[in-house]
Amino acid sequence: MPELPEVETVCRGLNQLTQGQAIRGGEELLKRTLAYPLSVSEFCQNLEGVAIAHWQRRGKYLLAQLTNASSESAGGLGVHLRMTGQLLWVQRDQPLSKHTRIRLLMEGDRELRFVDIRTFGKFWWVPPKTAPETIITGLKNLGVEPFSPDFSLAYLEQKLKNSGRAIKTLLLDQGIIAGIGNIYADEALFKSGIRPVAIASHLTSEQIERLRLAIVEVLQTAIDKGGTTFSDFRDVTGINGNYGGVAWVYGRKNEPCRLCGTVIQQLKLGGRSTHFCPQCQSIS
DNA sequence: CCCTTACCCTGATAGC
DNA sequence: TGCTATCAGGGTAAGG
Repeated sequence: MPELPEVETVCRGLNQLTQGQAIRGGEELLKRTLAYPLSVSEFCQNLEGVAIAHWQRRGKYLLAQLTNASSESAGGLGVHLRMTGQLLWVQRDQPLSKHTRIRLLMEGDRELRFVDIRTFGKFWWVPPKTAPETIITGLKNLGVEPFSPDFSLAYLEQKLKNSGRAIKTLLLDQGIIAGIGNIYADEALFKSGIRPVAIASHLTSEQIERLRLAIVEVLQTAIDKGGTTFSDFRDVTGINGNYGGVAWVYGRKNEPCRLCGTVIQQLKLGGRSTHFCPQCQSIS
């Protein structure tokens, strides 16, 4: 499941491969993939004479800046990969996989394909001079970026101090920190020695700081390695990441803890599978 | 307001 | 072997 590090990996790949590339046309193979506009013909019409200028990531969203022939802003694109989405930079003649949802035909013999097995992913076109969050409404509710100075101890303390929620649930709340998903929430809690069920307001300042640093470290390590292998994740050239070897707890139910050998436990929290070491994660 | 739960979906795997 | 049930989970909407 693509989380911040995987989306960042895709974003960097797109910036290497698609910058300045003109879009020649589009096609939607599964109707509900296009969240805006709902009309495919309108979507394609708006992409005429337009090129991709730059990609950026916000939380788990990918945003492309589009420009026209005069290098003026020509709106944008938004993509959310959700569970199984992939953006792939392929040759036009590469056979279509069964789960191809949207095709962007590019100049030359290339194509940007949005492939998504479970069909939860979404694609948006943002009109010129329009704030992306008016079209991609999820952007309005995003909290701070983990790598920005805004993700400070003071910020996190303030968010936790009045909350009776389990800390894991809070880490998954995109309105507090943008980009953390189920895998890295579990990993960051392991690294900071905190139980997923610990009540947010019970944590001390020192514990919160450890958690904050663990979040940044876990995400940065994954980005450095190009994403995770716990999922169907592929970068834009179809390559699998290699974070998998260093998963401490995620997906390791009933396996021995890599640090102390204690059996890793799994439980359900906020509808999400949650893994932890009862020995190493003693803070509750 | 704050928080929890159901839902969307397909493929892999477990269980009988 | 072949069938069915269960699980995976991000974001959104609805419910308590």
